[in-house]
Amino acid sequence: MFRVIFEPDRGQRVPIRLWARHVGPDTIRQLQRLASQDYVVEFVAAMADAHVSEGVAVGSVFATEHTLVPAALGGDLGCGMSALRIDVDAFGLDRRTLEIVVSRLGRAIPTGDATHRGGGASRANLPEGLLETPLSTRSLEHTREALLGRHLGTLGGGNHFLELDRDADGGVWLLVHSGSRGLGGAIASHHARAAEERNAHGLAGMDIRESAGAAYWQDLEWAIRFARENRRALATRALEILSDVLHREVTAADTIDVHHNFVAREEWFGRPLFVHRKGAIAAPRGDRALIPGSMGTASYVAFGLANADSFGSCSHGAGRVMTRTEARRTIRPKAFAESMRRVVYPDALARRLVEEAPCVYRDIREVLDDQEDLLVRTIRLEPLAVLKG
DNA sequence: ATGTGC
Repeated sequence: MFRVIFEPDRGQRVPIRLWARHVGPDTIRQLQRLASQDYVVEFVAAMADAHVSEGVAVGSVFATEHTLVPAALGGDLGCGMSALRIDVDAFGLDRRTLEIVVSRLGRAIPTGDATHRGGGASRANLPEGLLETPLSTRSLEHTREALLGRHLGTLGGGNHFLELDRDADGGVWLLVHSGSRGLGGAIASHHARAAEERNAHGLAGMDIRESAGAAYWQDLEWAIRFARENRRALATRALEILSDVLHREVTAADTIDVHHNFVAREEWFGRPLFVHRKGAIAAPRGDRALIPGSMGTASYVAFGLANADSFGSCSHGAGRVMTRTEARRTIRPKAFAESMRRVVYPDALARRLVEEAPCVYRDIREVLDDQEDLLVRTIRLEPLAVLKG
């Protein structure tokens, strides 16, 4: 359930609904700033994993009638998660096999800044139409021409990852967290600049009925599509490697894919709205949602409840509780290894991986408890092996 | 998040 903050004397126009039990003062300030913009309607919702970010807090959901807000989405347009139920039995995956899989994935899939050294997909097998759909400027089309082949099929850095998980029945799942890479970033920054030029204040909006707003919508839709194709390319590559290691063709029986950095046209309270979600997912009724924990703790498949209280949204993950700097300073290598003892990961990267240690995230069960009115958990996924970006 | 950016 949520609690409400509404202080109109501080300029707030709509109430803030908070699903998180712990929220820092700087996160509240960001939510209040958002709730003071003239384009927001109904309310601003902060999901159970809300935390401070650049401009707008991660975990923010808000809606407008005809305004798009580039600065409210961040750079990684269309970032999200895929989960593929694959036809592999967890009992057949011993630790040694998982180590081979992780090492092969690490060599085959460009992670972090490896994109700069030449990347993922070859030009020949780009998905249909991805290069042909127009973008709003020649400059962006040039950037796409140069980067598309390089960026498709690359993982990226930070909290992006590939993971193998098992469910309670011994079924194995492939999880992918990635987005629209540098190309999405180029689109995002182009429109953030355009919005600022037209409107001096911080969280500048663009009207969809004007050309600049319509251009952003067109490019945003493309970036979101590209991000999904990128996750698909990563998953395809991972399945090829699994097939190779297991000496048989591994296929996906079932795929879930959710964005958590996007704008969607949806109808709420009897009117069409542009729902902005930054680090939040849509949880439509009966449809499956996907909520990762951390690389050492469980992730969950859930059913959305389409609760109008949050514009039918829920949290996109567990939410950080510790900064990367803090993690590097305070987490001892031994404690890190202990918290990851059940999961296979590239040992050589342990020093860098502490930034993503299980203890830098909130307990996913608590985060799910905080939003029981938004979703129903159905499948618990235990991590077996992880490759971080 | 980011071929990070003045």
